[in-house]
Formats: sequence, structure tokens, C-alpha cells
Amino acid sequence: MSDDTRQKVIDSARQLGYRVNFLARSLQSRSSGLVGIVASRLDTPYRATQVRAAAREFLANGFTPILVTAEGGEDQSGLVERLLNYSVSGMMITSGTPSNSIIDECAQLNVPVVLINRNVALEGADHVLIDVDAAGQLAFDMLVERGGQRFAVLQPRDRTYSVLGRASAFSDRCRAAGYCVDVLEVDSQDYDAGLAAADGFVQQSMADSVFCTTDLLALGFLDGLRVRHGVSVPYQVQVLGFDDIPQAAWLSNSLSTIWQASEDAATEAVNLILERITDPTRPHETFHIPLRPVHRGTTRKARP
Amino acid sequence: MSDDTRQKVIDSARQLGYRVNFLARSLQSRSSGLVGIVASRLDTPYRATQVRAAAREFLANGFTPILVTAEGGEDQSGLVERLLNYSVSGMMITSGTPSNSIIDECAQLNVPVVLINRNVALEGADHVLIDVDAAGQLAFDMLVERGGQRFAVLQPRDRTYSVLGRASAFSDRCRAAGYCVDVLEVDSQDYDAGLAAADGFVQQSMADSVFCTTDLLALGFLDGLRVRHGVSVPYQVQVLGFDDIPQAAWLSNSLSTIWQASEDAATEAVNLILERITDPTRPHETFHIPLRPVHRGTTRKARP
DNA sequence: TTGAAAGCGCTAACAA
DNA sequence: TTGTTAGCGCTTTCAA
Repeated sequence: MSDDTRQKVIDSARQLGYRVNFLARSLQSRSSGLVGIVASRLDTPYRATQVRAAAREFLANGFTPILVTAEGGEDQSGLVERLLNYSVSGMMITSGTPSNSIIDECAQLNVPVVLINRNVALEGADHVLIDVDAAGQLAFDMLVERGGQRFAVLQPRDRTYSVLGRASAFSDRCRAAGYCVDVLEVDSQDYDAGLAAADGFVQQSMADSVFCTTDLLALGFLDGLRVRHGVSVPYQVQVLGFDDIPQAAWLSNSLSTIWQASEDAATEAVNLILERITDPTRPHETFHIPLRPVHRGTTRKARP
Repeated sequence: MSDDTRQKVIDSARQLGYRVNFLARSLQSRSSGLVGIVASRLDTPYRATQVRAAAREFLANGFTPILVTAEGGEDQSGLVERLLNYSVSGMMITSGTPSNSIIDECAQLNVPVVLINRNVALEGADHVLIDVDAAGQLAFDMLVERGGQRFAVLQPRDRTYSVLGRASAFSDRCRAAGYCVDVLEVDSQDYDAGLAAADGFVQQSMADSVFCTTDLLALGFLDGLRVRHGVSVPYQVQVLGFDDIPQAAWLSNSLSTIWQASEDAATEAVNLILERITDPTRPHETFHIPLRPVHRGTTRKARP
């Protein structure tokens, strides 16, 4: 095509306000460039970071993310259906408990699905998750290394794979090493649940080291101990969180916790989708999110 | 159509795994059902709440939200362009400073745009924003009512309309009432900026009442005062935030602040879009987000 | 009640 | 290099 014509076309296009219609394009090209992000509780710092990183990665790779949020009551499968109606090129599920049937449906339609911290039993999808056993082990090591002798763990009642998993891995590890561990059930994974748990804890538990399965839970628990009950942290009780949300590092909290590489997780999730788009037959993979201990002010000083 | 045939069609559809293609449908119906959410800093609690509420509202009204995130460096207009390529039925911009030309383009294409807390000078869009004058006035009233006599305000250097607006409205109000007000410039609107500001504050300012233009800023400032400098809040210095994010209510912070009805704002934004879809010619509206004073532990006790 | 056909905006293939 | 055509999956219209 001659440069001359090219320019003429471009000019008139601009003049007419021409704009490519991706929707029409996708009809022919069989690829919409849309991807789905299924998330809930976007208002928790951890989830917000995760979704932000995922959206960024998708956009950077030329995909356009649709955000569907499933808060408690709503129908998760309905949302996935909706995504399929929009012919998404892939989706990332980071909330809820997707049913096997819905994953199968995606597989049949050749829509790559990456599950973040969802039940590993689900075949037909790639997984990005923390190694719950390693997490439980690390939590135990961090607390025992700082002088913990009696342990407790806050275990959310809702059956989220990763949260529940690390709680029980922690308990198992304690018991295996011959220590006592109190399991305190809590209603949810947020600040208020942690706060409430502190009330029960001071009455019932003799533990000197508490593993809270999320930072939000830990921060509520910490406030309950310190503000409501005058417990000295970390001298009377050590508190350990999980996630390393920004608030954990705030001076007034200085929460010791376990950092997880959420950014890496997002990048990896996007990569897994991209790779499966190019080769839908490749075997399913599981990526373990790196963890790192972060000792701050709610665990005791390391002994020399 | 006979019930018999209907059932037969539905059955075979199911068997074949038939699924409506919304993209193809939109080609004909001239409406994609997609809407855009342009946001940045999704990892701040305030923005996360806002985006979550917006997504929920869109979904509840049968729209499917595309989330595009523009962090600092990136090209905001590129993202809007992309949304237009996907023939969104409307969009909500809650970050960045959309240029006039881009808004005009949307208007020309008949794509409703709602700006949340963006510069009011932009015509051709509906607005949802806080009344900055009322906000400044309220902040002043709250502090003066609790015995404030010398004031300071943390004013972010970046020129966000609503944040900057309430800072200067506050200063104006102080001066108009014959009080001194120190204006402390800060680099951003987050925790770290607030923390850093506390260092400068204790050296330079004699103020007894500080208005921080966001809660995040306030919480950093508070930690700086209390933890780093041993300042007694609220007795030596009162601190007032803005937004009422969940962390403000945490026991260890107990931050006095100004609550804004973010949920209402989201609902209203979606409504404005819906209404403009049905009647594109209606005059542009501005909805003011309701505010409410929330006294907690960082302002002094009310005098009887 | 059912069937057939046109066309939405685009891409891909082929012909000129 | 340029022009033409068919067809992506759907809705709408008109005909049977």
C-alpha cells in the first residue's frame, strides 16, 4: 500500500471519528481480548492488592479485564456464566469455591482458568497457591524460634482452602513437635473477628504464641489484647499474622507476619493463562507463591 | 411457539453446549452491556471500597464492568480509548485527570461518563463529588468545637481536585474566622507521607489541631506523633482525618474523621449512567456525596 | 408458528 | 497494490 493512500485513509478515519470495534473484530478472530477476574471482598487490603496486580498484568499483556465480584450470598456460577457469554479468553478465580462443573465447562469451551488459592482438588485448571504445609511450618518455626511454648491458632469457620489449610498445618506441626495448641474458631477472617477472638482468648487460653491466619484477623486480635485487655505483646503473648498487608507495617501495629509474593502470584497467574491460550493441551501446573518470614514487634527478640 | 418445540430447542441447546455470544449480540443491538471503571491506587482502602461498590452496582443492574487501572506513569487516555474500542455503554472515572478532549470524544460517541471527585470544570459529563467547601467547613467546625485554637492542614502536592479542594477550603475557613493555619505540604496521600509529615510538624508547627485530608495520611501522621514523638493525642494535638476507612475505627487508631457516603456515591454514579443511556440529552447533573462528622479518640471530648 | 434473509463491523481469502 | 466477497453469531424484519 502506498504511503500516500495510507495517509489519506488515516486522515479520513480520524475525520470521521472512526474507531475499531473490538467486539466485531472478536467475532471473526475468535478472541475477544477480554479476561475475567472473579473476586470477592475487594475491600480487604490483601484482595485489593491481588486484584490490582492482576488487572495491571492483564492490561500490560494486551488483555482487558472484566471484574465480577461475588459477595457472600450471590451466585458465583452465574458470574462465570456471564464471563463465558462475553467470550473471555481466560479467567482468574480468586474467591468462592468454584464447582467442578463450572470448571469443566470452561475446559470444554477451551477457556483457561487459573485458580488462586482455591481447592487443589479441582482438576482442569492451573493453580497458583501458597504451600499450606510450608506456611504452617514457617509459622511454627517463627514462633518457636522466639521462645513460644504454648500455641494457639485462630481458625476461620468458613472453609477457605488456603486459610483453613495453613491453620491446620500449623496445629499439626505443633502437635508433631510435642506442643499444646489451642484451636480458636472465629467467624470470619477480618478485623472484627480477631477483636472478638481476643475476648475468648484471655479467658480460656494459656497460650503464649498465637498464629492468626490473616493479618486482618491478627490486627483485630492484637488490638483486643492490647487495648481491651492490657496484654503485653510480645512479652506475655506473641502474635503472628499472615499476608503482610501494608497495615501490618504501620508503626502502631508493627505486626510480625509472613509475607507472600502477591505480585509474583498475579504475574504467574497471567502467564499461566497466556501459555494455555497458546497451547491448550499442556499439562496443568501449580505455582507455589513464595513466602518470607517478617519479624516485627509482635514476636520476641531473637536470642543470640 | 408451542411449548413442545420450546422444550426441544432448549434441550438440544443444552446438549450442544450452546451459549449466547453477547459480543455478537451487541453488534446488532448496539449495546454491549459493558461499562468501564477507570481507577488507580486500588490498594488504598478508600478506592477499593469505591470500586467494589461500583462493580456491585453495575452487576446488579445488568452491566458488566471492565476494570482499567491507571497507575501514575501510564497513559490514562489510552485506557479510555480501549474502553471505547469495546463499545462500553458508559464509564466511570475515579482517578487521574481526564482531559477535556477525551470527555468530548465520549460525548460525541454518546458514551455517558460519570466523574467521581474529578475537576468540576469538565463539562459534558455528570459528576459525583464531595462539596469541598462544606467539607472544609465541617472539618473546621469539628476541630474548633473541640477547643482547637491553632490549626494546621496537610496538603498533598499532587493536584487532586477533591483533596486539594478540601484542604484549601479548610484553610480559608480558618483564616476567615481569624485563626492561624499552617499549611504543610506532603508528597502524597498515603500513610508514609503522613508519617513523614509528623517529623516536620513537631519541629515547626505550634498548631493544636491538624486536619489531614485523607484518613491514610491521618493515620501515618498519628503514628508519627504518638510513636515517634510521644505527642499526646488529642490533648496536645487533635487529629482529624477524612473518608472514614475501616482502619480509622480500629481500636488502636480510633481516628476522628469525616465519613463520606461512598456506597451512595457508587449507586448514584451508576444511576446517572443508566439515566443518561435512556436519555442522552438530559442536562448534566452533579451529585454531592453526603458527609458526616465522626468523633472518635483523636479529637477532644465535647464540652458540655 | 415457523422459516428465510439481511445486516451489524470486522477479518481473511482471493481476484483483479 | 487494491477491490470484492464471504462469514463470524446474533437480532430484526418480512414472508410463508
